[in-house]
Amino acid sequence: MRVRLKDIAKDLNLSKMTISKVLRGQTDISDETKARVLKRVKELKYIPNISASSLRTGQTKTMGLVLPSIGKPHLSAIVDGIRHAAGAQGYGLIVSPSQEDAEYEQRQIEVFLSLQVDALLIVSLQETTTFFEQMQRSKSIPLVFVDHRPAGIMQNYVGLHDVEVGRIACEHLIHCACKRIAYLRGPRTAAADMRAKGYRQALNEHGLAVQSDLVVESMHPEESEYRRGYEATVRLLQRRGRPDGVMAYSDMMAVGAMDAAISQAVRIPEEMCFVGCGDDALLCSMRIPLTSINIAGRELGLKAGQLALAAIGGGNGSRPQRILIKPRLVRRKSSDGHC
Amino acid sequence: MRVRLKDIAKDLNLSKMTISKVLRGQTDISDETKARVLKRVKELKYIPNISASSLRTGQTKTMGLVLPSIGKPHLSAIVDGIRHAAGAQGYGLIVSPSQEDAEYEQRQIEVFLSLQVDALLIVSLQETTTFFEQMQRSKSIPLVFVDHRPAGIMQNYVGLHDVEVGRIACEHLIHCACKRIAYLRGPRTAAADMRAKGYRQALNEHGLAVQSDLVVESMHPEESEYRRGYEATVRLLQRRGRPDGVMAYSDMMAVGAMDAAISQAVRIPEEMCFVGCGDDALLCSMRIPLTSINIAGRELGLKAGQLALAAIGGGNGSRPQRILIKPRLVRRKSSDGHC
DNA sequence: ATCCCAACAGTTTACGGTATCGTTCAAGCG
DNA sequence: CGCTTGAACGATACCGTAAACTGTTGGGAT
Repeated sequence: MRVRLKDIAKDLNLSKMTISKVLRGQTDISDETKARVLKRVKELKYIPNISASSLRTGQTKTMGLVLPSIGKPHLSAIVDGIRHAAGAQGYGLIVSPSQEDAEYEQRQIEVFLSLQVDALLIVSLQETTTFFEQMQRSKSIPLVFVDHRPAGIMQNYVGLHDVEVGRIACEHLIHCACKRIAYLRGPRTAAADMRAKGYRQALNEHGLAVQSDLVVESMHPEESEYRRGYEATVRLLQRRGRPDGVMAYSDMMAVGAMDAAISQAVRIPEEMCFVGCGDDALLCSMRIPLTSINIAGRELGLKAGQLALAAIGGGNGSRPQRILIKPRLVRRKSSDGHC
Repeated sequence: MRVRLKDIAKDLNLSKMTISKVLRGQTDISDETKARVLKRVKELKYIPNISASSLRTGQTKTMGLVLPSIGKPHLSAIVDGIRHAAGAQGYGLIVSPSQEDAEYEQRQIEVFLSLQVDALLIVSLQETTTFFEQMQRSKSIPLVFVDHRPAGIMQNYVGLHDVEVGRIACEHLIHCACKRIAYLRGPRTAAADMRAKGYRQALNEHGLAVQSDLVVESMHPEESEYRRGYEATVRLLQRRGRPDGVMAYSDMMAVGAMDAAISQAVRIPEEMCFVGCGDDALLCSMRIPLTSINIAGRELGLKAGQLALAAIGGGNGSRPQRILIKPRLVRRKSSDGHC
């Protein structure tokens, strides 16, 4: 059987209340008793029972994070940030993958609610929002959306400044002397739209025309990102006016695009420049290191965690916010030909 | 405030005991009352408080999984398998990344213990085992090691049959008519040793000599796997007797190795065949699809989950086991030249 | 000497759910 | 008609912890 407060108390001839007080740092215990207790607690490897504590206090000092998959590298940094924010305040973090399944996502959220987590962070791919809206209204616990924002959710969101992503990528290509810049837009999401907006803004600001035929969408959404980038680029290269710069929605698409160009004997970066997004550590060490938009995932997670903690803390300066993280360009060989 | 049993009871003029019984499927409640309760429970969106339940029953119907990182794609399938096993028995699963940090790993385990999970599954990169041994001895809750096995831990382990991995990869290259087969061994782990063993076995069985200079270790362990595969292969190609087959510890190393060969104008698979390990979905769609050893991650997770559940269940046919999953070869272009 | 108040420790009660046993009441039986 | 029986539901105690309160010292101020 596990060690309980009572056991330690009996062992030291104290009441369990005294042990509890020591462990929670109450001040009305003599230093000597404190030391004795702490020593025995360590010896017996006492681990507090959060269930019991939570029952009494209504708090578990634990936050829950639901994310679509544990296989995505860029989520790792975000989780790290959240964990760091949580740890700094003595909070634990537990995670649950939803396997990109809406129904399962709901079940996981319920598991977390059953476990009485103090706040819920959600990276959701869902576009339907009724479930979340209900939760927000019921005000059971703070809800923070991370990285992805279901349509309709405007508050308690920490994500990427997608307009800036589009603008920075495009601006960089313009500085690389690219005149015809293509945008391989990814999924049909609000984020991709925002980036398209930044892309157009950058073109406009530099007096370049926006040519809608250079914004290409994938034909086969079920294909891998690599394939989709590859095929889209093959199509671009078959047309008359070849692009001389390509920005892709993701790194994987950019790599596919580069391989397509290489297969057509296009020289990179002399004839064509490429910019990805995500700054995936795996990909930057490939043959032609890819210029990419770095998403400060750790910072993103940190802010999200802090937002959640502030919301737990209550009203004191914690009204619903919307935080957008500014991206950062990382120059590599795929675009530094004519910079 | 959250809905409690008491609220539902008051609402229906019943005692909370009755509600509890209905929800746990006790039989001494009339069908009519049952229906009334269930209806109201759904309407009020009652979510049980596991904390309270666990306090009384000693169970949370929840398992905890600690893994080094959430960024590794191959862990995704494993988690999915565990979750499936858990779900089938009405168990929840919560996950926690340790960020490959031993100290943090311990803290996460303690968080799980505080939350009173019924079993703990661990994917640990740690080689030191004292902490785990202590836990196993103290017999607080079942402990199952998944995918990686800390040295010294022999029981309750579900992992990959690494000897088979080495053998199958090597045998395949032999069938591809390769005569000089190199093994790019990865980290200095027991797993890499086991694969080397399988590699030697396969060579012996087919009457090929084991040449120790064809088993190469990385010079720069801090580099990315891609780079390490690349550089190791460059070195191999500089020697007199070039290998005509290469098996790598991981897919990423294999891709690096292939790129090195390509950069030296070696034709793949005509002049040189490559086999990776992991069967990463991202990589199989690259220019030269990579033959790889598929690890049935989902099955692995499933077995691990079942093992944990059996251990929770108690003595009935659940003594400590050691389960090794057989790998499977997936042939692709990187090796099908002379098959 | 008396009172008061730190400083310290113990008691009581409550959290939300569940195991166990008890109660009620109508039906069935000899 | 008294008794048993059993279905349907309720009362109580308890799980491990914590808040709020109650005691018990002993020492300094009055």
